[in-house]
Amino acid sequence: MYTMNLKELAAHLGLSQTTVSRALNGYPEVSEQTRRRVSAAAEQHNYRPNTRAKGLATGRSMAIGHVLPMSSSHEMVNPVFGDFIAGAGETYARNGYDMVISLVEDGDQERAYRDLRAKGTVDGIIVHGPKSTDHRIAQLSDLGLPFVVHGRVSSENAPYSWVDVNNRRAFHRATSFLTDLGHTRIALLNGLESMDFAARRRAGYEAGLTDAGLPLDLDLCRSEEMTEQFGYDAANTLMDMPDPATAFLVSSIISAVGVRRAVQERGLALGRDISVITHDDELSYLQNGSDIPQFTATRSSVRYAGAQAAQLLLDKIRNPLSAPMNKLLEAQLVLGQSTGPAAK
Amino acid sequence: MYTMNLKELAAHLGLSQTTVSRALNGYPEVSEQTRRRVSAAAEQHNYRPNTRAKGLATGRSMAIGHVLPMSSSHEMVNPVFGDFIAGAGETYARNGYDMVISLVEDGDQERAYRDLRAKGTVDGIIVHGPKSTDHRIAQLSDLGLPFVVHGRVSSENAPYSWVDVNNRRAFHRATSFLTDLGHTRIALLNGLESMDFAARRRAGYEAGLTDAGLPLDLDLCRSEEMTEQFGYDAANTLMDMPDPATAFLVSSIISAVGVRRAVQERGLALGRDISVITHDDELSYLQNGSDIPQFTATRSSVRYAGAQAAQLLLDKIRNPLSAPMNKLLEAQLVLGQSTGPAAK
DNA sequence: TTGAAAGCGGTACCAA
DNA sequence: TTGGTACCGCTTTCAA
Repeated sequence: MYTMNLKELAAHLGLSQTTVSRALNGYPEVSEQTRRRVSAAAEQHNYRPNTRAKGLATGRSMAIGHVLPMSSSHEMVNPVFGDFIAGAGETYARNGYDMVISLVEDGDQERAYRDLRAKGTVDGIIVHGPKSTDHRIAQLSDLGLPFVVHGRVSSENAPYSWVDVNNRRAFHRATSFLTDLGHTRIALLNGLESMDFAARRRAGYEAGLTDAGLPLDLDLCRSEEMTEQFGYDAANTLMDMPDPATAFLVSSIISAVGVRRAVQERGLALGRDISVITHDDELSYLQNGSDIPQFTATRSSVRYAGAQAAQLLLDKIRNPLSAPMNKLLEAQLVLGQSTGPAAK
Repeated sequence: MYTMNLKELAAHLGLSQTTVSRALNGYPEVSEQTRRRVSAAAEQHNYRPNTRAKGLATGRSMAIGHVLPMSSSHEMVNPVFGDFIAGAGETYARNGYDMVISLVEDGDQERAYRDLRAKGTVDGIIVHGPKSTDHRIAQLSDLGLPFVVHGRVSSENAPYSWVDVNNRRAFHRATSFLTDLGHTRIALLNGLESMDFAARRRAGYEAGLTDAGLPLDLDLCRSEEMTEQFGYDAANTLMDMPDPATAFLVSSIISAVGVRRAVQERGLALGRDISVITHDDELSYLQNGSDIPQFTATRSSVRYAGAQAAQLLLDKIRNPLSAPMNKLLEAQLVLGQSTGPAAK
């Protein structure tokens, strides 16, 4: 299929490239009549300006990069990533931006960002999978590329833009919910605690225990990659303890599947013998105290977080001098069936 | 942070842009000594050629587009998409390609492909979420953009490249497995059957029933977006029938979670009273009869499918005249706990 | 209101 | 083996 470029379109119209370009880009000095002629011809011939040429001339690439550390891709790619991307993607599409995904080895992070900058591939970056201590923030700051973090970096003091769910509060609440029911042996099946989100969940869990005057028992805390197998194995171990867990706080719905399987295999009943609370971002992102009308039709509101982060970044790109902005989204827990601990 | 361009690098070296460019791109006519000088300087100053400029000059964009229909994003984005992308992404990274994701409204598909072509954003496309009848294949073929489909389009007669899992055989096998156990009331909880993969699964299911001399009971077949809620509701309905289902064949692990919940709430035991077989691409992609060494360390082998599709596309781009190539990957079922139907 | 021409940052042909 | 230069497709000053 044939595609026309500006030069050909201009020749076809008997106008200069300049005029055609101006007409198409909405410059005021073009006469209304000319503009109409040009628009019609462009429409008819299906003209689309070449992105690379336009970018070269303007210095902008009209693309946003999403950089995913591969090592944490197990945590990130599934299932949160897909929905986050979906939300961000809609926002980009509405604003004429492309979305570029880069999978990067953990060791190559620095180089990856520098390359992206030097090659001019993108106008801004969304940072995924931040760790509690993460030097990428500092690096990106002096690279001069606008960026927004999905999540936070606890070690970072300098201000930067992020969008995050309130993981600490969510797990604090969940823990209190269980202690209020009378549970004293509450297990935490967490993600890798080098990841910032997992560390915050852990902190919330500990705060909940403290509130109830319960001691922190490290034997009840597991931190691993959140697979179904992990949930299954950990649940078995924790139910075999001399003083076994009566409730599970599980960081991922996938691991919760494993936990449920282990519980069921023992002939125990969820919500009667054992309580399980699952937190998973996929099901838990909600806007601060209000509705999220633009996403009610979609399955998951992680999309909302993606859209928020994308919008924040586009704003930053348009106004680079504005102060860093943050969004802390409240989480909603999937409480499932839960009662007090079974009588011994 | 400052970034050098070719002109500056050449000036810095006292050479022409031409020579520097040649040295960096491995042209043979450059003296070994010059090449070393140039490489060292480039390395030292962290020079990276500007992608847009390079693309404009060469006519290639060194980027691959993944086009996701939004309407089927519920089916696609989670959880298959993330892993597929991960596999493809690694392949692109190794070959110096970028990956561009486009979310496209269902109605705008035609326009989206034309735009991608006209804007010159990408050198090739991966098509996601094909329907049984899907005109995108024909359209892409005469657009002249190389493409590979993840899945197949049953309505299409002309040859085209695709990578797919053998959905029909997987569901045929699963059904036979259950009929061999003595089940006669096997429910099928399928995805939307306008999607090609779902239609193939349905066909496999029907073939399995036929093999066992069982009639097709449409009351036992459900086809919806594969959410947990769908699994839960459908399972309840099907267990309430006068002649209830004794086994469930579930198209998605997410819906299977809902089914298990429904079963458990009735005090029934999975694998004793009720059999559930889950098929989910996330867990089921495997290479034809051999090993997949490059992915054994990763959680899921959908990545493998992504990598295969990406490689196929890159090959096509390098050799546009080669014939269409296909890969049919065998699926592995997650059989879970399964016995014959419970005695009434 | 329109157009000519100089870039943007590379590649590649043709000469030297 | 190296360099000069036209060109990729578009934007943007400057002049008309």
